[in-house]
Amino acid sequence: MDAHDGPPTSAHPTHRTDQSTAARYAVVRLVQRLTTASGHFVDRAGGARGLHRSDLEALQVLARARESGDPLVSAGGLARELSLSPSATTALVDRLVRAGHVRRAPDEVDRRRVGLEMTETAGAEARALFGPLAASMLDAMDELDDDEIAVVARFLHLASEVVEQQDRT
Amino acid sequence: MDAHDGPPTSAHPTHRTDQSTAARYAVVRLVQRLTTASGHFVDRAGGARGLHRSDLEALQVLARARESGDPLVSAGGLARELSLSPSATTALVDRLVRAGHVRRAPDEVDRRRVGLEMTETAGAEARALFGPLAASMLDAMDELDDDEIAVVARFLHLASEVVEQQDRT
DNA sequence: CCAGAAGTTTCGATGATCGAAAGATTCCAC
DNA sequence: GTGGAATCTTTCGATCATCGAAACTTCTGG
Repeated sequence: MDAHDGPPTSAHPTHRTDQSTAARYAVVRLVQRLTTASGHFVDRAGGARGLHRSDLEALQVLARARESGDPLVSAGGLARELSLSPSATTALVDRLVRAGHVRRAPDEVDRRRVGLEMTETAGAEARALFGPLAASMLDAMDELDDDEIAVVARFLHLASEVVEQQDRT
Repeated sequence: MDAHDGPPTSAHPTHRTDQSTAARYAVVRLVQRLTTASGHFVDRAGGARGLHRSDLEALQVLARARESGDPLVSAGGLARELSLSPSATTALVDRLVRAGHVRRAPDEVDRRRVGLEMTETAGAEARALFGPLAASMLDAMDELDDDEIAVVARFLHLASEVVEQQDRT
């Protein structure tokens, strides 16, 4: 399970007391608690506005694309990012278009493709949904000083990479 | 989703530098990244074994119940914990029973109720699903010393409470 | 013993997703 | 060029998790 063979990949000493191992197990459980709570929140808050998990993730992808300069995402690209079938993606885009959150924009270069971009209402909707949560979380972070925030960021980055890597196997 | 649009503005009267505020926004984004990645992992790993999100959460509830001494959870109690309708819960329990992960145990005291308990196979299944992920995460935590782990635990606890609180409003 | 409350299941319907195949467009080999 | 393979999206039919409402069973208070 844990690697007690092989050299430590860390600059820190590897001899762990039972207590420090227990603390690490507790962190794993806390990650699980945070992620299930977040999942519930997304389902509930989104569901109340007629948006499902996949719809919100799609909007997130589109928002990220817009931030990074290129506001157009193809339907297929969205499908790949969401690990969704082509048909499910068409249905998803239909829903978002119907809700007024997404526009289909014909791709001039390759007319097989269909570009997608967020509308104004989508950003407002997302902010209405997640703004209060983000604000509360920022508020809660007043409890931590800058060095501690840096530690947390480092951990979250590490943990995300681990989960994403495990997801790919 | 991207509730992290704006830079500081003048929302908080705190004496926070732009940089330290930015670090906190980054943490919010990292939390989001971790939770969506975890959601995908659960869907994918579970789906490969015929278990859906709700099924796994149900098993988690039952496992927790068993750990805390009282292995029996009523169907209605499960419905409440999962925020699922009674009918959906019946269907869920049917699925888990069919898969051999759960037993229905008649409640002697109140015969309207139906107790539920995990079977042996369920625990093994859960370990097979989440064991490798947990192991990788523990491994990654070698990068952090005990004090840093404590900070992370404090943050995760805080963040979970914030999300759970927001979910209740 | 009876009326209503509480717990669970059944029934019918909705909707997100999938796989397969069709439709539309581009790319390539010759 | 031209025809055929490759790529992108949509349509179609089906599956399945979930819901709301109603039925069924059992408990409880008068």
